[in-house]
Amino acid sequence: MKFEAVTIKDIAKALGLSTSTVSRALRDSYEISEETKQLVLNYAKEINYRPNPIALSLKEKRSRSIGIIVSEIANSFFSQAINGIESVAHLHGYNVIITQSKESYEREIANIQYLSSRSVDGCIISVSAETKDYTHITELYERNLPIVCFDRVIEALNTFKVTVNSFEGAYNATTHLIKNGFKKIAMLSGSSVLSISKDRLSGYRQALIDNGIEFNENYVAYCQHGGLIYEEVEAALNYLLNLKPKTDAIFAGADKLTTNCMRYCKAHHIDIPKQLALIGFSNLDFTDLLCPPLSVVRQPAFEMGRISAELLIKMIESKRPITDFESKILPAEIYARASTEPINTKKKNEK
Amino acid sequence: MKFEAVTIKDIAKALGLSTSTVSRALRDSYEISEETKQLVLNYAKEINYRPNPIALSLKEKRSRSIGIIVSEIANSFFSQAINGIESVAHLHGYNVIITQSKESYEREIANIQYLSSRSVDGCIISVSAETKDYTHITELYERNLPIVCFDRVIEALNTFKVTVNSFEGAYNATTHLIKNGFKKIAMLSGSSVLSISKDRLSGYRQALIDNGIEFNENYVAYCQHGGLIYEEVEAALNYLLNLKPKTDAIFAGADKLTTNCMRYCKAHHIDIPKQLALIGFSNLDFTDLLCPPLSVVRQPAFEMGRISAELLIKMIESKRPITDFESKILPAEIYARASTEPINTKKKNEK
DNA sequence: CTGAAAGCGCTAACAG
DNA sequence: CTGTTAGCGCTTTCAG
Repeated sequence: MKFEAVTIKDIAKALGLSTSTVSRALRDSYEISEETKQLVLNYAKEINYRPNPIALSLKEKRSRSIGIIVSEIANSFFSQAINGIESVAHLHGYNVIITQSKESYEREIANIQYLSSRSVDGCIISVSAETKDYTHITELYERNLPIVCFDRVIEALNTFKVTVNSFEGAYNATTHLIKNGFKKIAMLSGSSVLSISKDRLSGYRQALIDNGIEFNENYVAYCQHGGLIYEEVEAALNYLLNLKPKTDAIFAGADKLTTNCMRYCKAHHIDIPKQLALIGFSNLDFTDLLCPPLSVVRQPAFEMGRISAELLIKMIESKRPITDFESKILPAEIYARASTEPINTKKKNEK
Repeated sequence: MKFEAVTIKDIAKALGLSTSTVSRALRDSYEISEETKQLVLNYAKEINYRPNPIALSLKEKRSRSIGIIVSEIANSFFSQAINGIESVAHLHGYNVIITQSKESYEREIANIQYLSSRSVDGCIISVSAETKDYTHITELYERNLPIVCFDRVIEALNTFKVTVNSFEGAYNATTHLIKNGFKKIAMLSGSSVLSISKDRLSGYRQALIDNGIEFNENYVAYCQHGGLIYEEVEAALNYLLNLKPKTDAIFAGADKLTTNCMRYCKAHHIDIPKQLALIGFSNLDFTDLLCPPLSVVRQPAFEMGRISAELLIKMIESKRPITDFESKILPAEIYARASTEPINTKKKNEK
C-alpha cells in the first residue's frame, strides 16, 4: 500500500509550466507575474498540494522539527514539560518528535541517534538515570547539533540548561518537616549519578545542619531506577524504616519515589503522617486527592519546557555559534498538606 | 549552526570507490567482493557512518515511522497506549511520532496533515472530542494512508479498530452500583459525539433497565471537552446533584471526568461514598491511593496500543490492499474499592 | 565485481 | 518573468 502525494511536478505538468516556476510561485517570489502566481496558487489549493517536508529536509538539511528525549512520558512532570515545549515549538513553526529512554542508557543512545540522523534541528534532553557516560551526546553537540538540557542536566556540556532549584526545593521540604516537629528524617533518593539527586541531597543535608540536626548518611537510600520499579522502593523503605533511632519522616526526591512510598505505606498499613510523615517531589495533578492529601515539592514543568524550547530555537536560528550560555533555574513550590501535618505527641507522652 | 553528518560520498572518496559500490557493500550485496565489503564496513564503523533516513524516505517513499494522534499524552490511558505502540513499533524497526490534538478539531487536522506529508507510513488515531467531520481523515485513508483507529473510533471508516468493550464496562460498573444498594445513579458523560460515549451510555442504560430501574435522560450530563476543563465538570455536577430525587451515585465515563468529579466532591465536602458513590473509567495508576480509594473501570491501554501497532504494521507491509478488517474489542476490568462501598442505611432509617 | 547515471521532490544559481 | 540545470544522500538500473 502506498500513499501518493501531489508534487510540484504534477502542478507544472498540468499547467504547462516548469517546476521552478511553480516552486517560485508557491513561495510568492517577486520574479513571478501576478497572473502565474494566481494560476498556480489556485490550482495548488484545488488539488490540495502540500510540499513534501522530506524533500525539503534533504535539501535544506533542516527539518523544522525538534527532538525530545525524556525518561518516561507517563510521568506527569515530563508530559507537562512536553506540553510546554510543544506550545512554543508550534508557535515558531516547529514540530516535535518525542522519544522515551525508559531510564535505559541503550535506548537513550538509540533515540538520540535516530533523532540526529532524522535531521531534527535540535534536541531537548533530560538524561536517563542510568547514563554515566555522555559521549553519545557531547559528540553530536560538538558536531553542531543544538542541544538544550533540562531537568537532569549534563554538567560538563557547555550549553543552555533549564532546571528547577533542586537544592532549595529539598531544603524547604526538609525544613518544613523539621518545623512540623519531625526528628528523624530520611531521604529516599533517585539515582546517585544524576545531578538533581545530588542537589536534592545537598538541600536536605543543609536543612538538617542549619537546624542543628546531624546529617547521617545511613538515613539516605538510593533507587537507581528513580522509583520506576516498585521493588527498589520497597527495598529502600524496608531498610530506612528499620533504622534505629526510628525514621519518622521521609523526604522523597522524585515523582515515582513519592507515590511508590505512599503505596508502600498503604500496603504495610503505615499511617501517614502519624507513623511516618511524607513529602516529596511530584508533579502529579492528583496529590491533593490522595489519602492523605500529599505534601509535595512541585516543579514548574510546563514553564521549564517552554523555556527550553525557546532557548533551543534561539540556538537553532542563531546565525553564529552561541557562546554565552545561561542556566535557567526556576523555583520549586512547596504544597503543604496533611501528609506532613504535625502530630500531637503530647497525648501519648505527657500527663 | 549546521550539523554535518558523514555520507556515503565521504566514504567513497576516502576509499577511492564509487558511491554505488559503497552503498552495495553496506547493504551486503552479493555482487561485491568480500574484500571490498570488509574495507567499507570497517571504515564505515570507524567514522561512525549512519545512513540518512531522510534521503531514504525520499527515495523509497516510506519512512519506517508511524504517527500517533491522541488527545492528550498527559492522560494515563494514552501514555500507556503509546507505550504499547512503541514497544511493537521498535520491534519491527519503526519509529513513532506522537502528536496531541488537545481535543481540538483544528489541531487534529494540522497534526494528521503534518504526519502524512511527513511521510509516516501509517497512523494510529484516537479522534478528538470535538471532531464531528472526518473528511480530513477519510480523505487520506482513501488515498491509501494506512490508518488504525483506537479508543475513539470512526464508525464510518472501514479499517481496523481497537476498542475496549465500553458497553460492557459501563454495564458492569452500573450494575456494581446497583448491587451495592445505590438507587439514583447519574451518569457523567464525555462528548456526546464520541462513539465510546454512546456505548457507555447504552451500557449504563441497559444495566438500569435490566435491574428494573427506569432510565431517565435527565440524570445524564455531558461534558463536551471530556472533563479536560474542570469548570464543565463542575457545571455538570451542580446540575446532577440538585436533581430530585437526589442522585446518590455517579458513573463517570472518562478519566478526567472521574478525577474531576472527585475534586468537586472534595471542594464541596461531599463524602464519598456516604453522600455520593463514585465509579468511573480511569487508567490512572494511583486510584488505589486516592481518598477514598476509587472504584474504577480500567482499560487495557498498553494492550490496545500493542494491538493497534501490530495491525497498522500488518497493513503497511501487506502487499495487496486489505479488505477484511476485524474490530478488536477488549474487555474492561472493574476494580471495586471504597468509593462504591454499600452504605448501611439501616442505622439512619430503622429502629 | 565495479562504476556511471538517473531519479525521489524540492530549491536556487544561472541563463535567457 | 520563466526555463534549464544541478544537487541534497541514497538506491538501482544499465553498462562495462
